[in-house]
Amino acid sequence: MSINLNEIKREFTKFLKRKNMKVTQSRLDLIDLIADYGKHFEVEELVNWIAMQSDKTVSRSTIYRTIKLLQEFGVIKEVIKQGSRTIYEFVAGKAHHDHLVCVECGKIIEFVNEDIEKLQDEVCDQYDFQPLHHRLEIFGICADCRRRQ
Amino acid sequence: MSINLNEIKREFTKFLKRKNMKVTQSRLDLIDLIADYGKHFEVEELVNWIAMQSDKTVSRSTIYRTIKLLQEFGVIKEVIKQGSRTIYEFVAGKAHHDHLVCVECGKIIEFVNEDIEKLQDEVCDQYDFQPLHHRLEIFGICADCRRRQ
DNA sequence: ATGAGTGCAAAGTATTTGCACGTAC
DNA sequence: GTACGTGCAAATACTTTGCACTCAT
Repeated sequence: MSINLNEIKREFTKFLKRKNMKVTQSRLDLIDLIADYGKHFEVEELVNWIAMQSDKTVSRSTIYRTIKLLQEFGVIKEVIKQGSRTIYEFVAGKAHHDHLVCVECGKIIEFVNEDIEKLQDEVCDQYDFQPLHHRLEIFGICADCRRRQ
Repeated sequence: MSINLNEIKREFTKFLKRKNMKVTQSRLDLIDLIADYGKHFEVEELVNWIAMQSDKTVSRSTIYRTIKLLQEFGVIKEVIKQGSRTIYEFVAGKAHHDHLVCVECGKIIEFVNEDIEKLQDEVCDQYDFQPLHHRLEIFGICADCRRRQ
């Protein structure tokens, strides 16, 4: 998957200008860092990984602040909420999908199912409800973990 | 809906005995209290409501501890996770359902859709994934709030 | 130049836990 | 009687915020 990071940063720049916000190094760097990290992440995990990378630095506070902006901009989503954990995903250039979460090993499997999406829209119509976003998490045990048992 | 609370408490008693746990007043009272409360709840909300009720008392710690047991027993579910909020529901005697959550007013609309459930099972089969439970939250704006705007 | 952004440490939330006392068995 | 449960206050985990300094415009 070769999403164009420069393109995303260019659009994010426009987004920030539209909001009269500044285009800072940290904000642009974080896009690179999250894209480099390349998988679902929790904030703590990302903070540690960035510390090890050591070339670029973004503080925990800025990460929290910027993640909110990136969610509003639409390239990051809170995809799993489990107990006190929040797992984010960089979704730029990806089709909408939902997740299977293994409660044994934590593995996250993405799946796309247009029929489920369509049915959700029907439900919303039925209740005259305007959907903004949704999250479907299916918790269970993956094939590997079942085999292991 | 006239679910039989005594029946539930009787079953919960068996459940506790099976686990070699004690059948305490707090544990049984909490079932009554949550059923009396009669709607989706957050822990803080329940704590305050119980304090006002004043006839029965269950501490916050015990509520947290007992909610876990009741989830395992199957009569309570964590139905909405939004930011740092966790909203629980007493689901005893109710068919499985999912939720529409209004991001303006916080209203929660329950819906049942067997087709979505079926499709989820198909997805799980496809990935050889054994589902244990799931949560589908659709966030958006309800009819009332749209009219108000 | 100026105000918004950043990093830090402190403050907030939500939840969990250690411990002394109480209660189910 | 004994071990588990409870309530309290302290601890923890995650996230937000006040403030002094820095940087984008």
